[in-house]
Amino acid sequence: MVTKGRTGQPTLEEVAALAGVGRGTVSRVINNSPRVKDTTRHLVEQAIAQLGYIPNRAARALAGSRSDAVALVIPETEKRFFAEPYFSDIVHGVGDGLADTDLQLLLTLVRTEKERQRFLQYARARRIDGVLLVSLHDSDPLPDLLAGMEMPTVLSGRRSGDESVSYVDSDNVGGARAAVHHLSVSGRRRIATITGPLDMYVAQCRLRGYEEAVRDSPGGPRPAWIAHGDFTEESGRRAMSQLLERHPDLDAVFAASDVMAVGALHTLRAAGRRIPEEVAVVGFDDSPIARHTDPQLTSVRQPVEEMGRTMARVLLASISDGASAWQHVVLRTELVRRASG
Amino acid sequence: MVTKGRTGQPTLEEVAALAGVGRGTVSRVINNSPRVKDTTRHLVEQAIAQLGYIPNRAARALAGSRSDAVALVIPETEKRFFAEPYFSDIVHGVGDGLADTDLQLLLTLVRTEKERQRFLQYARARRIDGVLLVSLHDSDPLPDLLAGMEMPTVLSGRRSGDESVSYVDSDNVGGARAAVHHLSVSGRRRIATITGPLDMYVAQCRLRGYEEAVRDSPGGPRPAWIAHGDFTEESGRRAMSQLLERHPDLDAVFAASDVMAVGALHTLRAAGRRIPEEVAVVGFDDSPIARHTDPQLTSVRQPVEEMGRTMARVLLASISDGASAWQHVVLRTELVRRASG
DNA sequence: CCAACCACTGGGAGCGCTCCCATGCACGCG
DNA sequence: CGCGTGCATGGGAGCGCTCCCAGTGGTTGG
Repeated sequence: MVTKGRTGQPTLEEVAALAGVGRGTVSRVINNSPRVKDTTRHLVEQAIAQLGYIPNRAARALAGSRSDAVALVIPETEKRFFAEPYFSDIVHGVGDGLADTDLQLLLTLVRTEKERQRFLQYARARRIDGVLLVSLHDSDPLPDLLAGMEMPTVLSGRRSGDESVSYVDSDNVGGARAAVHHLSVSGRRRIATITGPLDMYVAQCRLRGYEEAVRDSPGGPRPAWIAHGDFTEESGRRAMSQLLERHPDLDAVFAASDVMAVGALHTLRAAGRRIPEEVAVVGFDDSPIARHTDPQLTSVRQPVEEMGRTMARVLLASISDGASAWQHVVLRTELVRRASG
Repeated sequence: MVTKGRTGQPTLEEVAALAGVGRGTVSRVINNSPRVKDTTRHLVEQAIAQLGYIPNRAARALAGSRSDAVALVIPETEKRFFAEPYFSDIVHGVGDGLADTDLQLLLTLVRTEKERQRFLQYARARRIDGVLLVSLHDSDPLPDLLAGMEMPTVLSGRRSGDESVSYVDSDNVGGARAAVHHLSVSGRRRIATITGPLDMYVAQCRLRGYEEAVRDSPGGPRPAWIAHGDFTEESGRRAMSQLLERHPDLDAVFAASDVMAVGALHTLRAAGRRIPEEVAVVGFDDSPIARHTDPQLTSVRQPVEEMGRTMARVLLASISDGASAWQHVVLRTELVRRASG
C-alpha cells in the first residue's frame, strides 16, 4: 500500500495557532477574501511562510466540493494529430495558461468507447472543474453531453455552426484564402486543392477558403478542382493522382495539411513534374516536416501554442463566471513562404 | 466561483443503506478487501451498480492520505523532444499502462527553476503518489531529491552509472552497434559519427555503441571519427562539415538522432556527395522525418510507446511495494533499413 | 446613554471517505 | 456447558479544509 499517515506537512490549524488567529481567518487569507484586516493578513502570511504551509488539495476539494483540476481530452481517433507537434504545442500552451492557477492539468486520452464512458463518469462526478477538447469530429456528442451537465468546456477547432459553446480556433478560412491568393498572384491559373475529411470543421473551413479565393481570384472566377483526402500522407498521394488524371494541366495545389502536401509532392515527382516550376504546392499547419521536404514547403502557420494558452484563459473565465456566456476566439494565421510555391 | 453543493452523486453512506450494510463493509468491497462474505459483496455490488456510485476521489485522498495521482514530469529544457513524436508516444504508453488503475496522470512541465521548485513542493506535500521522469540530463538533481523524500520514481533514459533508481530504457548501445555494424557489413570502411550532447546518457550510450562496433568491425579495428552535436539539425550540419573537412574520404555517417542526420544530409548534398552511393547515412529514433527525407533515412527504432507502458507498470509496482527494490528494464531496439544506407 | 450597525473574527458543522476498534456470532475444545 | 478463537461486520473518530453563523468590539446616531 501507499505510505500512510502524517506527511509532516503543516495544517491550517497549525498556521492559525502560530499566527494567533482562528482557522477561518487563515482560510480567508489563503482564499484572498477581502474581509481580513491588513495587519492580520500580514501576520498570517508570515506564519504561512515560516511553516512552509501548503494547503491540502484533497481537503480543499472535499470541503469546497470542487476538484481543482481540468481535463485536456484527446480523442485518439485522430492519430495524425500526434504525428505533428500540434499536440505538444497545445499542451505547452495550456500548461502555460494554467501556470499561475492552482488547477491541475489532467491528460485524458479517449481512445475507445469504454474510455469515453469513463471520462463522462468522471465529469459527472465533478472530479474536474472544466474540460478542454481538441481535435473533435463534427459528429462527436461530447460537447453536448458536457453542456448538459453544465461543465465548463472549451473546444479548439469548433464544429460547424455550433455557437453555443466556447471555442478557440485559428482562422482556417482566411489562411486557406491567403494561400490560394498567394498562388494566384504569383501567376498560377489552374489551382487544385486536396481537402481534409469533410466531417471535420477545419477541413470544411480550409475548403471554403480555397473556394472563396478561387472565386474571387484576379482575372475572374475559375473552376474549383477538388480532391478529397483524410489528412494522411497516403491520402495526399491518392488525391494528387486523381487530380493529375482529371486535370493534367494544373499548375498549383493547395493541400489542407502539410502531411498531405508531402504525399502530393511524392506523387508529383513520380509523375515527373518539377516543383515549383511546373506545379506549385502549398500546405497547411507549418509543421516541422515542411522544412524537411525538397523543396521546402510553403505553408500556413497557425499559432498552436497560443491557442492552448487562450483555451486555458477562456476556460478559467467560464469556470469562475459560471458559464454565463460563450466566448469565441479566432486567432490569425500566417502564410510562411518557402520554395515549393 | 465554482458550482457548490451536492452534485447529486450517491455516497458510500447511501450505498450502504440500500445494501442494508454498514459503511465499513461497502468500503471494504470497493477496496477489494478479502474480509467480506461473498453474499454480502454481491449485495453491495448490486447497490453500487443500481445507484451508479462513483467513489469521491477527494474524500478518498483525504481520508487515506494519498493522492491517487502520478506526475509525468517533462523538463522543458529539451524542446527537441517535442519536435519528435517521442513525447506523445510516451504519454500514450503511460496512459495505456495506467488505464485500468484509478491513478490520474498529471502533466507537469518543468521549464523554469520556479516551476521546478513548485513541483518539488507538490511532491513534498504528497500531492502525487509517484513520478515519471523523461528526458533527463545527467546533472539533474531531481531524481536524488525525489529519492530523498521517498517518492516512487521511474526514469526513462537513465543517467550514467546510477543504479539506485528505477528506470526504463531502450538499448541505445545495442542499437548504435547494430547501425554501425550494418554499415560495416555493407562494405563501408570509413564510418564517422555525430554524437548527441554527451551530458546525456543516451548520447553517451549511442557513442559507446558506435565505438564498440567500430572496434570490433570485420576486417579489424578502425579509427573512431567523432564529431559532436546537440541533437539539433543545425548541429548536425555543423558536425558534418567538420567531419568532411577532417576526413574527406569518409563513406558513412552514423548520427545519434534522425534530426541531426537530416542536417548531415543537407551538408552532404551541399558538398556534392551522393547518398547512399558515396556516403551512407544512418540515424537514430526512427522518427517520422526519417520517411520524409530524400533518400529515406535508415534509422534505429526504439519502442517509445512500449517504454511509456513499461514505465507505468514499474511505477505502479514500486508504489505498492513501498520502493523496496529498483527495477531496470531495457527494451530492444531495431534497425529500420531504408534508402540512405 | 443606549440601540443599531458595522467590519472583523472564531470556531462548529460538515464534506465522503478510510482506519480501526468494538461487537456479534458460530464454532470447537476442555 | 463454559470459554476462548476467529471471521464478518457496524460505526466512531478523524483526515484538513470551507462554509457560515454567532459573536466581539468599536462606531454612529437618536
